[in-house]
Amino acid sequence: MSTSAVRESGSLAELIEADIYSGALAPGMWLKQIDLEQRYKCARLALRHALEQLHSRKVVQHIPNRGYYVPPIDSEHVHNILRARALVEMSVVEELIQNITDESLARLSYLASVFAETVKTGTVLEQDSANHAFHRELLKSCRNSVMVEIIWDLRMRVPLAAQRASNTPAKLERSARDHFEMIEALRTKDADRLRMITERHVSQYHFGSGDR
Amino acid sequence: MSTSAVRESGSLAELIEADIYSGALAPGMWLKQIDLEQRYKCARLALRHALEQLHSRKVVQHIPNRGYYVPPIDSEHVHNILRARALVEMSVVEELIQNITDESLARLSYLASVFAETVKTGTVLEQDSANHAFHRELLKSCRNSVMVEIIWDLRMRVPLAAQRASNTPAKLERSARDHFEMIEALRTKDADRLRMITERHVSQYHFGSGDR
DNA sequence: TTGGCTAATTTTGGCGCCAATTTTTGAACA
DNA sequence: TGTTCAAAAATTGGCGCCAAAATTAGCCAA
Repeated sequence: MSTSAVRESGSLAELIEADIYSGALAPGMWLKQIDLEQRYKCARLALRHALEQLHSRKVVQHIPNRGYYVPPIDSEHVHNILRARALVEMSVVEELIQNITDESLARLSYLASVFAETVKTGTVLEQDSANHAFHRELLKSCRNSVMVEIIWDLRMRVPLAAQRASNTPAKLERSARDHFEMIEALRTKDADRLRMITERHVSQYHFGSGDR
Repeated sequence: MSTSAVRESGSLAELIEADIYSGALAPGMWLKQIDLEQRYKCARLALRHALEQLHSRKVVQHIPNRGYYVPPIDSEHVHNILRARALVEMSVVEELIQNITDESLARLSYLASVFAETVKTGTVLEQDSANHAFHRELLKSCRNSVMVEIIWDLRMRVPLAAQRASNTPAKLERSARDHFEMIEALRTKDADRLRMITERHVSQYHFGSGDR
């Protein structure tokens, strides 16, 4: 179950970030350099560079002379991130509706059904991957690359485990249906409806009270 | 006119970032390590760490074996950043109106008049500093720290020189008046009006065609 | 057995050295 | 005089070594 050795595609920092997102490196875990060195089969220096990068982007936290660690889940912070995502994604709705093409709508329909299928049969990681594919296609219609960056950054800042903490099969199916509704709203160029679905779609992950 | 020596407050990376923002390190300029070492009176290694951090946050760009450099102004990118800022700042308008207190409104009035005064008599840096003070106070009423981070990040991603490229005294005075109008909209809890002013306030910096 | 103190081990992180690469300089040739 | 190629200088960036700090282990005393 080890993460792959160093593929040349994807820097070390990205590999670590992906493992934090997926939960392979769990929240709160200390990232001992000697362990990561073996896990990723990399040199000590490259590792330290990667950790510094991730630290500057707040993907990992750092205490001098103690080391780096995966940020513990702070449910208030997660709530803020999800709320920010909802607001930002709603902000680009108008542009999506303006720029969407028929070809893109066709691809979205396909990707939505792939996701719906994965919800039934796939693993959590496969579900997430299919979900990303749908939203990546969707965001292709947003010409403002800065907004797209912000949205993906916000997406990656909530580890999968935290997103799925309160996920029931029913919620997942609702997610799948949301995708089809989004496509319908895009087709009819109904901005208000798309905004509403978007808000609901993101906010469904909110959970109630905070442990920690 | 040299930047101060190493103050302990503010990491090296922040010092460099501030100099890039202010234009002391101009767009397109190569950041030779030997020069920065002297400028900031720092060790080589600390400098390299700072540059790596800034690179990972895209504050500087990097070509292996060639070095780091300040990103050239890309007016399309600047346009995207400003548009993103407008959208994101408009997204928090509702929350600002909900949370603003009378004390904060009083402080805003003071800071707005300070800015208005600075527009007449101060340097560009003083104007920018007064402007920041106003917006910092304004954003204190936004409880979502993630949104606040995004807004400040977007602010700092456009160097002052690029912002002020097309700035006339008339535009600056308009900015000063905008601040008072924003206070008025906050007082009357007029979200639509505040959104409108915000969009205008940010978009005024857009310039026409792109050199380079 | 338990609490606290000291020694040993582990881990992080900085510094100097050197190799790889690029840029500049200089000279030979058309 | 302009161009091309080669040698020299300068610059970046990686690696190993070692010191500072922290954690763990061990020991003594209550």
